[in-house]
Amino acid sequence: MVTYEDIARKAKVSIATVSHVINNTRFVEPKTKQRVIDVINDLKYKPNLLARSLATGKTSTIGLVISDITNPFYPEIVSGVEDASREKGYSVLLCNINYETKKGLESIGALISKKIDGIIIATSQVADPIIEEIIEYGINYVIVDWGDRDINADKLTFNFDRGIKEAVDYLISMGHRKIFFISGPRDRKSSMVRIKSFVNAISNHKDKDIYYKVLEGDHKLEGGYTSAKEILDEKIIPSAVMCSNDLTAIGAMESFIDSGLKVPADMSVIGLDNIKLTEIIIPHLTTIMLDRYRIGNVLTEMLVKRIEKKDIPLQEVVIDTKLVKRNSVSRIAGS
Amino acid sequence: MVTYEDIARKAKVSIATVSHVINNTRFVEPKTKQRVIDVINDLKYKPNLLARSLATGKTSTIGLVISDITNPFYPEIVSGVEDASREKGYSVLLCNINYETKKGLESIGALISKKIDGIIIATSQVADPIIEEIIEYGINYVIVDWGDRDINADKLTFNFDRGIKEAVDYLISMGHRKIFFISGPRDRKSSMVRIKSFVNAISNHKDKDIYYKVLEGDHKLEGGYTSAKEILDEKIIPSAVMCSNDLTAIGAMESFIDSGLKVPADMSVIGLDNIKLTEIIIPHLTTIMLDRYRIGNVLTEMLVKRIEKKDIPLQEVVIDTKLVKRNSVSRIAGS
DNA sequence: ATGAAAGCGCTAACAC
DNA sequence: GTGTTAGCGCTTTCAT
Repeated sequence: MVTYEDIARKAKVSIATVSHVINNTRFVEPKTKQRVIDVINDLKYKPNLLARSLATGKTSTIGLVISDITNPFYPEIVSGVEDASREKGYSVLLCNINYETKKGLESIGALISKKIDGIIIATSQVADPIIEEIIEYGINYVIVDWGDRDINADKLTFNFDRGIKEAVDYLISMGHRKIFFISGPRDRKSSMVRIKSFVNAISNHKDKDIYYKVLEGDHKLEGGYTSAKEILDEKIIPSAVMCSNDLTAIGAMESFIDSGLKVPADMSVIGLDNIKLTEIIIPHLTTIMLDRYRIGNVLTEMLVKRIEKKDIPLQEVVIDTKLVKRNSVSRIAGS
Repeated sequence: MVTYEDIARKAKVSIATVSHVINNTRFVEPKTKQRVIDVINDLKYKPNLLARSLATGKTSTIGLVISDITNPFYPEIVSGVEDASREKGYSVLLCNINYETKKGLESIGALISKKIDGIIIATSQVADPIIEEIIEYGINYVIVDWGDRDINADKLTFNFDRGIKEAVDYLISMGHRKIFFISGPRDRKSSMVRIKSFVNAISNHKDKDIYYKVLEGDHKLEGGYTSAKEILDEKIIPSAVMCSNDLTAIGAMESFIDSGLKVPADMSVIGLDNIKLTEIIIPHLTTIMLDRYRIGNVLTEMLVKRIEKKDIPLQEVVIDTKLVKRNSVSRIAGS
């Protein structure tokens, strides 16, 4: 391994000078500078960032904590974080905590010990102990607030109202009057937020005699599937079903199809998230877009700002949602 | 930040002793040891891995180079690598190089500078300069060999023969006699390997008068879609189509459906990879499984072995493939 | 315009 | 059984 010492010796300058030409941190006689640069190239020198970090207290590395990279929701976030990080000169240490607090705590511990400059918490559920740990060590962090916490930190939140309203308005404009909603687990505030947006959006149409109902799913395929079955057992069967996320919507769609219904002819379905899958399955799912690549980007930018200028005020970015029309909604005959 | 010095002072021992109780690296009087441990807990000491790494030359971090986390092929590999790494005490630095050699070279450079202990190269195409860079710096690495390189390194390879043979045999047993294959880009050896397996498998059935043909796709949805269209324009239309990967198969399925065929009633389709999507789309795709979580696991284990016992002989693990029967293949009437 | 040297937090050889 | 100290490769203050 070649070090400053090697360079210094060969270029006949001091170690300090080597450091300064590498970092451009004080004036160096052009001739000397060139000599040093030549030697550096000659020796194919690669800086030892460990040593640099130890000396400066900066690692140019951020930790990204997610629940499960295997969940189609996350890859694009990761991609957004990765790209933005690279651009800003940071690397990213990935932590899949898989919904396990213990694993999460360990991972966070490892991140802290590795002296990362900051952490992005993009999991859907982070146990409080994890946050406390981070705060206790005074690590810079940004967090995705799914509507379920009231934390005093740089955060990214969502405006579900807009997308959900667009979806409801769209269904109603297509003649739908019986609209059900399959939510996520009711014990999560993040689910409640979306339910509220749905109910609100419906209540804008009091004049139209809308019939609606909210069922509880689990934000997975299975929950969508079984909730859809339940829907078909209701006395009043809706003509459209909105879902709290795409996986639920896809599960519901499968269920309807298995029950012999045609989507969208007999039953319209709308999802939320706009995961890639929605463009692949047939029919292509109409859904509410959450721009996850952008989420990754924004999170990274917020974090980097926090890292590089400690004392800026608390940041909050709200990400808008909007309806993406595809093929899973049909017009009610005669409307 | 609390350091050995703080602990040493408070526990009234030397920093060497602190180090030794932390690392269990020489005998320490139980009483003294306990005192040190107490102080450590008291102060909520967290080791500074930067300093440790600088001193030991080991970072317990590995780099994972992939093409694109957004490609449904990769998340499970990442997950496998992550889990195995955590278990072995390593963290993983993720590098999405997005098929760009330049980006890849930069990322590798960053990894080297960060003094990672080893690199897993799991991209489908790595430009040679990247490999050369790694070799030049003497970094430990393992690589996925898609059949397109003849490299002298720890590597993971695949036995496509087995899965593809199972698929062909299965189709033939279901009465299919006209079977087409949509390959990946023909200029990639990795595509040719699979074509060869297909042709081989077919040639085991010389007695049965099989008609087959190989078309070129691009390993993406689009290629599958257009190739399928071309197939329907052929003079002799097959009853089954095998594809070089799942995305191609799904594209082909969509294409057939758009053309008014029923899958599998009118056309059977088999994919390869077994990405999650295959269980979600309707019909569920019969496919050849590549166990990607396991791939991630195995890669990590190989790398860690290499890191921890430098001078073991070259390792090669071959991953088997096998047919997973789902709903996209039907029996030919009267067979 | 450049050099010498202390120090970042830790490990490990050497000494007692 | 424990302490002292010289590094690991870099940054940065203080001199000159």
